[in-house]
Amino acid sequence: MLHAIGRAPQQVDPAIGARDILADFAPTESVAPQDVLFLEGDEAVSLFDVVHGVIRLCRLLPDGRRSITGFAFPGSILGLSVRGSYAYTAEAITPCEIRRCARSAVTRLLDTRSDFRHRLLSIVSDELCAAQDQMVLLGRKTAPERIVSFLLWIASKSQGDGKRVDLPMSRTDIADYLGLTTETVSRELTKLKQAGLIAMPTPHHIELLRRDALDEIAEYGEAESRAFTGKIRSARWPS
Amino acid sequence: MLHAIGRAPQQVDPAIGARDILADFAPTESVAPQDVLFLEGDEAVSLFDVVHGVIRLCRLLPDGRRSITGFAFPGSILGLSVRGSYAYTAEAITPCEIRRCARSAVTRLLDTRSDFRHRLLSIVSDELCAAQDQMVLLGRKTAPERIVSFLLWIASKSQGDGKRVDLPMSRTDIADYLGLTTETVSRELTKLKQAGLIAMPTPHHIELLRRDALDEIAEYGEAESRAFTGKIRSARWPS
DNA sequence: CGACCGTTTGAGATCCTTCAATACCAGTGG
DNA sequence: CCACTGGTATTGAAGGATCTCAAACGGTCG
Repeated sequence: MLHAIGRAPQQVDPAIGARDILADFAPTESVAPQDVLFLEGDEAVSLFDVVHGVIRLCRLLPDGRRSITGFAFPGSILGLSVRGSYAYTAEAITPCEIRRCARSAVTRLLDTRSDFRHRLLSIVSDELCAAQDQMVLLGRKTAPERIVSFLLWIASKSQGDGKRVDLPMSRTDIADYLGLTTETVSRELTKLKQAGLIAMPTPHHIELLRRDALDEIAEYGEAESRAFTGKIRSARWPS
Repeated sequence: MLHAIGRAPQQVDPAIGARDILADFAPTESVAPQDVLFLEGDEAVSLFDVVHGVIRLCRLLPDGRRSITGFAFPGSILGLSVRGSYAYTAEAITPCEIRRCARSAVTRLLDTRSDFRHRLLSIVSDELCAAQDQMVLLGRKTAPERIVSFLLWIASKSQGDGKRVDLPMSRTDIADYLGLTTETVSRELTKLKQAGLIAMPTPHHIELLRRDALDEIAEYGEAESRAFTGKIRSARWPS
């Protein structure tokens, strides 16, 4: 399943060091693209920490429809499950470096290292927040808004000037992440290109040409109005 | 077992004693329907524990589109945020009993009580799993599937024989939770009624008449095929 | 070159939304 | 008792955003 790659270790982003919470407790392992770290439903024996690369987290419906519930970038934790089994499948998209830690060791770390405890809780709390962002995107955003939100999100994950973005994942992955089809993803990207908001030297390299316009489309600055969210409704509780 | 949509009924009132993790540390408070516990963006000063009732968690887009990212039932934890501010607004739907615990006290509990630590982590881990269920629903399920999944999920949260369900929330709430419009919610419910799968004595009381057929529609037993999720793709990492 | 795979483009169909009207229920006042 | 009101839910008709099906394009590799 995982084959160690004999080549020289990828350099780890220095900026990520602070979040590599297993750095002191487990060695890194190399994972090749398309390799499966674990399958949904497998017994959750280990916790994983992404040091380098991008990993996709998928779920399947019985009839084959796929949903990508997240892309894991360096700093992400994978495989947390208090119940016995993994909630999703994790597959590498790019060559990755990960750390693996047995569940029992994690429990021990939680009990003995308060710094570890707080970092784990912090990461999980951030992931919950990201999950809610994604629910808003899937539930209420239009196709162009989803695409632009996605591009800006990837850009924010990349080092660099924030103008050049590379998309390691396929159009199918993007579609399954955004709740769209590959055709729609492709069409919306070409529309953005034709509108002059992005450039696309290759399908996997995007340049953000007009950040202002893109921010606008993505409804950046989400929920700035923090007013009462509901219409005023009858105070009675429906019997 | 896999975490499918209607999964793991965490039982209500009497049984949730085990999950009422602040029971020993904070008194209960009453909250009236439509009351706001906290607003998205507010400084996250407290953690809340739902003892009784149902609470909705909402997010807003700048133009007013609303997304309900979850309904909190007894046993849920609200307001966890390691960053400074709440990620969503929490509003009571029914009369509720909650416990409130200051952030500093939570930190202290985390450091001193390993039972508290494990229960909190367990709850958060379940919430992450539920969030992924919801992403699959929003990203890949059709309107009828969403409605039925929702009904079965609510049923699993209710005590009783699992046949009678009551929906404390409005059609608008359901729509904002399922990424649909109220009209579509209403239409799909009447279709189910006309097909004889449910009865609807009042808009807020549903009876599940043919559980087998409903399970089928909701694609219960999600992802039983745990095979490799992706098509086989080129092993090369796109340059 | 020719096959393969991923991406893009096109045309038509469909599911869901939008807009609008009607129904329903509880409370209130004539 | 009944009309009236406000809020929610339901129903209808029409439109549109996205999907489906299908073909063309463009790289890579044998």
